Amino acid sequence: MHTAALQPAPLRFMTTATLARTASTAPLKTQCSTCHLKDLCLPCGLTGSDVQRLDGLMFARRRVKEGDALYHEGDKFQFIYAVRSGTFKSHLALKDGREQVTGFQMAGELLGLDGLASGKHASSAVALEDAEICAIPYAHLSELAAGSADLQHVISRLMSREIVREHSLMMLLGSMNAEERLAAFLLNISQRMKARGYSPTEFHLRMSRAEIGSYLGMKLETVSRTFSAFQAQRLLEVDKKHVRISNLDGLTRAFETRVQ
Amino acid sequence: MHTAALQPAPLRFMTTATLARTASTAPLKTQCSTCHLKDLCLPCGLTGSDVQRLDGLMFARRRVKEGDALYHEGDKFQFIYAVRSGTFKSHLALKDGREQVTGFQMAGELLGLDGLASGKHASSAVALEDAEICAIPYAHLSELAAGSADLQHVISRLMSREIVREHSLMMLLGSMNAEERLAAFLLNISQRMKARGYSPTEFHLRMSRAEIGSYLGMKLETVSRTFSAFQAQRLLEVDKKHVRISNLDGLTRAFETRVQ
DNA sequence: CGATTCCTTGAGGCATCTCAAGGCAAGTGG
DNA sequence: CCACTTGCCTTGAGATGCCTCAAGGAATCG
Repeated sequence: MHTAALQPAPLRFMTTATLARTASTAPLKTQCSTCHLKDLCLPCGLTGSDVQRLDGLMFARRRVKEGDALYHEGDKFQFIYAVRSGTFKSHLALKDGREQVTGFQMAGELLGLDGLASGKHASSAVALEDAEICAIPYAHLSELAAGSADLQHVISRLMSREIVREHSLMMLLGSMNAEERLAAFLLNISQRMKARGYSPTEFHLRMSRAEIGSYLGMKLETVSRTFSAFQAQRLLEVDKKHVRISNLDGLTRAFETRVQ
Repeated sequence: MHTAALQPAPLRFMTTATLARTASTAPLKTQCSTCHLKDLCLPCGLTGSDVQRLDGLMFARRRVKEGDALYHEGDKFQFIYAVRSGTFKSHLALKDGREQVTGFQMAGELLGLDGLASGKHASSAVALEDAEICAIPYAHLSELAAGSADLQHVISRLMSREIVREHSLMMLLGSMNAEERLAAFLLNISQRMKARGYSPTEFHLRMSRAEIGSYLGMKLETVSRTFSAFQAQRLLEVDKKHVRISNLDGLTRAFETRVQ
């Protein structure tokens, strides 16, 4: 019912038949300067001349079908990916099958920065719905950054942002209870929806209860019960994956129960 | 008794009186090329010519006394810090007083990379024992990196490494039980001691039970009980902060109970 | 030598997990 | 079009791992 709320207007430059999902290079290339995500994505904060230089790279665009992986843990690191549309989850696997979701990525967000450390991706990225990404060849980007202190700084800042994001997730996992965790999660989604021009109070979650649970360090049953508890408290209305926040302040207070 | 094991040979280039703790610049400067930590620290992976260029920056050295902060959450970001000796903890505070320790840093490790995102430090760093650091002015480093793709790459790799480190901490906080968490923590310390040329099986912890607990997302009593449980299982011997791992394989198995 | 800090251990409580059952929606094959 | 499967979500009931509260010991410090 509200699926449109989560996703930017679909891009129809190519037909589904054009491109096999495994293709590493897409027939169509993309320029940052004309991209509708330029204020959220890589070029954010760059001046006109630097964006023009980015355009020189002409990033390959690629479709990823729901359930397919953009890359797997251990894959050779070659690209950084920018989400154009759709939602991804990043996750690590333990040998016994346990998995930890380390993040959810929406349009304009970057994927794959963890691969730089060792030259291999440290996590896997899977599309939670049909998606489209820009594949940014790291070697080229790096070359380009050598000539621009600004671009260099933007890249560093994006990596630092990832570090800060993980800090708060650690705070969440380390010292919050179930209600605080879910409230923090929903408020975060809400903010990111708002930044993308969608309603911050009504949206469609693309991830399952189990994925939310893994991300928040709780079992799927607890996620479900906590949703029900919020609903009973009249903080929100849930119907499966559709969420409407009816009391944003109340939810913020639930998040700050102990944070104050 | 084994305090020496954790700390590199003390550096005695200046007396304690030389330098007030709050001084932001130290009278003595340091060069990477002659530093005994060059294989662990910033210059790791750089060629001779790049290291020589780093030398041009002449990093200010600074002492930090036990319990003193190197920087606080919210401080303006100007420097990246390299630990020369001693141990630090990084932590965030919640308004209600809860704190989350986000990491412990040993000689050769970097501090402050989280400040790049917003220009303000997102966490505080406190010395767990008298320590010495190099203050690396980010603006200068950044300038220097503009002329060297290699240096740039090294910085990016260090940031990526931080991201990967936090990934595994998330795994730990999100899906491991108390024994697995403490085992993972001790094995990590063990490896870092080994990398610094110290015994990987016998060392002195610089952090309190409460700090370990915050880092691992458990209460200090649980940390203490888990230490006692490991001791009962003959995996290690603990006496307050002194730890001797008597069965490294067994401890590894405790870590992999479910990881396999 | 009292004050303080940190660690250990015990006992009981509780938040979350585990196990289990059932509902709903979408997909599939006859 | 219907029976069946499958995946996902919800809810209940009981189990349990960790937390909370409390007391006491050991080391450090002024």
